Amino acid sequence: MMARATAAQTSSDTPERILRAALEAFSENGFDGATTRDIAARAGVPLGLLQYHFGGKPKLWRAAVDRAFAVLRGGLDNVLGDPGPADDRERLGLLIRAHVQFVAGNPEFVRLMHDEGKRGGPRMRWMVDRHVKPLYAALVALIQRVQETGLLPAEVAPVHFVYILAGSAGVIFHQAQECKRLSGVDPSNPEVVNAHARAVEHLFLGPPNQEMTR
Amino acid sequence: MMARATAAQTSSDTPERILRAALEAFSENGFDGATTRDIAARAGVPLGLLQYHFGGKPKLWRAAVDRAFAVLRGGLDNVLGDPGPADDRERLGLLIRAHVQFVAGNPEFVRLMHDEGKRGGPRMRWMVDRHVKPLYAALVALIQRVQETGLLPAEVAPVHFVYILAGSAGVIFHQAQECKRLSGVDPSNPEVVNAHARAVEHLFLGPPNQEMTR
DNA sequence: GTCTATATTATGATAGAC
DNA sequence: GTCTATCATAATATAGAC
Repeated sequence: MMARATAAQTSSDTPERILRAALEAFSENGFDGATTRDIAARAGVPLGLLQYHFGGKPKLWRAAVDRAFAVLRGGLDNVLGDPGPADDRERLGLLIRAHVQFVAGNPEFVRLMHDEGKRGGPRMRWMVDRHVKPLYAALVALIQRVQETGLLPAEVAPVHFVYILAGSAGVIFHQAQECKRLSGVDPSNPEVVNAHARAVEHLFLGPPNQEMTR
Repeated sequence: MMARATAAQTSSDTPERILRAALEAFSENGFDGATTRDIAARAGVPLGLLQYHFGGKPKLWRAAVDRAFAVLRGGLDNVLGDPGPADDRERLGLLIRAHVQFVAGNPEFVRLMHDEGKRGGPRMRWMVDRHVKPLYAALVALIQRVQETGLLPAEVAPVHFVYILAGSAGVIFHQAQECKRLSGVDPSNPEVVNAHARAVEHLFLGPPNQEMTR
């Protein structure tokens, strides 16, 4: 029973392999740019199987997005859900570091969101209503608690912090290819990831291992 | 001699109208997602004229990008080129505010960069080498000067600040549609733009109208 | 469930009249 | 320079054998 390069044959994980391939292709090329042929080729299955298992390109896209957000929740629940450190400063620092690590390890997730979030279409609305709103609510709640302690300025609406955090943490990894050619720095390098996490944390919370003085 | 909705007719600004339509379409849908038919329709010209004036989709894309960066340089030269305020803190604050205002007013520019910057293809390389590298060099020089004054931590490589600034300033406008549905806040509202500029400036430089104490 | 062959549509590019 | 008609290709989706 040898491994075959072309087909899943009798195997059972075909839908899973299609989903992974779809997530790759959609994040690299966007919904329109990605082709079902390419997805089938990446998964090593014939084109017809995408239709059989998922029933069309849009449904395949939704299934891939469901999968991506399941991974995100798995990586973030510890931080947003658990009691965590009592100190709010520590708690926000932990969230920032965890978020940078996640987007560094899953840049395709950021690309997926950016590709749809810029458009006003039904896919964006579906994604926001189904997946983003719950995360947003949890994040806003945490930010407001931190604002009450004075660590973040209370006069700034939470939505600004949300997008500042998302942007400052994610763009360097989202734009990894550009960054590498532009600066010579490879954002996928673990040391660069750590440096970026420290830089973002420094910006939000001031210098590490030191009391804020303002 | 009435204005016609469908054609440029004898007029002379046809290439210009095609370029504007192309910039719109490419930034909304990416290179692959945008169609030449859609661009022609937005410009109100027949399909054949794109071929006649620009000689194909890739060349039209390059012409549109050239145009977009010309606009950017027009908006940023004042800040990066002029002597400006002697105070480095003021100078960095001015740059941050100008950058936020620019990306707020030209979100299609950010979308264009994001669509290609995530890929490693020849279009990204062309754009980085031709347009981004000079801007990057000027920005790094300014950041290093500010680092020497102690306003920004010297141990963080400038490339991190570049992408933190780009991300924190741009993503909320890049993702305007998503933001609106997610939070109810419309990032195209001028008051929201100002609030965002203040928030980013606060993050980089501390509270306004007050000495930094760290 | 898997795979091949094909129908249908759309896209980029072109030819040629005006 | 402008516009219409059309070609060649590549895309999604489907039909049907195995």
